[in-house]
Amino acid sequence: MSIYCIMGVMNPLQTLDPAVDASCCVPSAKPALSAEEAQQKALVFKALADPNRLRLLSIVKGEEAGESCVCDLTGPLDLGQPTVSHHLKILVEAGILHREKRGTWAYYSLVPGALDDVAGILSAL
Amino acid sequence: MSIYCIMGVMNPLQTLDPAVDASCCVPSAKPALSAEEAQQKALVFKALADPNRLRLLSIVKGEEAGESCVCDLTGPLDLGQPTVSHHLKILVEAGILHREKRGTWAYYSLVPGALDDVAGILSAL
DNA sequence: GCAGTAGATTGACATCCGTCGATATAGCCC
DNA sequence: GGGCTATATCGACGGATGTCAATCTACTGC
Repeated sequence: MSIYCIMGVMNPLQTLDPAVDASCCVPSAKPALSAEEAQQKALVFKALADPNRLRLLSIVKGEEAGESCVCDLTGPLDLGQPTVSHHLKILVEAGILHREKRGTWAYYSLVPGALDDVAGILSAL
Repeated sequence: MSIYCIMGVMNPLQTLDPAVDASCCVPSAKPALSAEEAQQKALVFKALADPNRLRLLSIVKGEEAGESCVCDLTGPLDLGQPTVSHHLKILVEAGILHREKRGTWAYYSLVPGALDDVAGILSAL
């Protein structure tokens, strides 16, 4: 935790407090996953576990400029603007998307390496 | 689909019916993700979006024999046997775990390459 | 067959989550 | 300032999801 809570947002993609890993010195075969680690990692997958959020990611990723504003995202999905905003918030809180407000518009872009980090979680299970 | 439905189980990790991809011949920049594709891919992440299921995977993966029986899984988690059975079923239906019954016991093992396939979904978003 | 055991299934319940309409906030332009 | 637009937040509602106790199924061994 520590500094990652300053923004009032807990970012699941940040590495866990090393203290929980203090059961080190084990050959590496057994630690399994503590309840806390599991809950933390599950947050990222929860963010990915919705069809509409996957589509949002797909659209943002496919955008040549690397970013999309909300107005470009409400169209393709059959969802209202508040719902899209809600999904985007979840993706931002999961550390997958980055939000930048310029003037009246909000632009969303993929956090570099975020999806790779998720893949890393899988291989490190 | 085809043979994968013989068991009465739809395996989300199998590639989608190519028909949905028939909007080919697009340079490759735009297809985004159709609603059907998104729903299909979300199933796998739904299966991973629970702390206890992540712990189950972690335990099975860490087992030297490559498989665990249910009795080895109910202990570490603070869950009743029916609940563990329920979670295991979800992981099997997602194509991540394989179930083999030998005698009275049921052994669960990772489907080879399943987690890599999930990583592939991410990079192909 | 009978008792015992491992595991799956069912049904109920509480909680979580996706969605919407309504409203609030914030920036632009006249 | 006042109207306008883009986006976020709130409150409510219905459906999905995790959990458990109780029950069922299938195998083992006597």
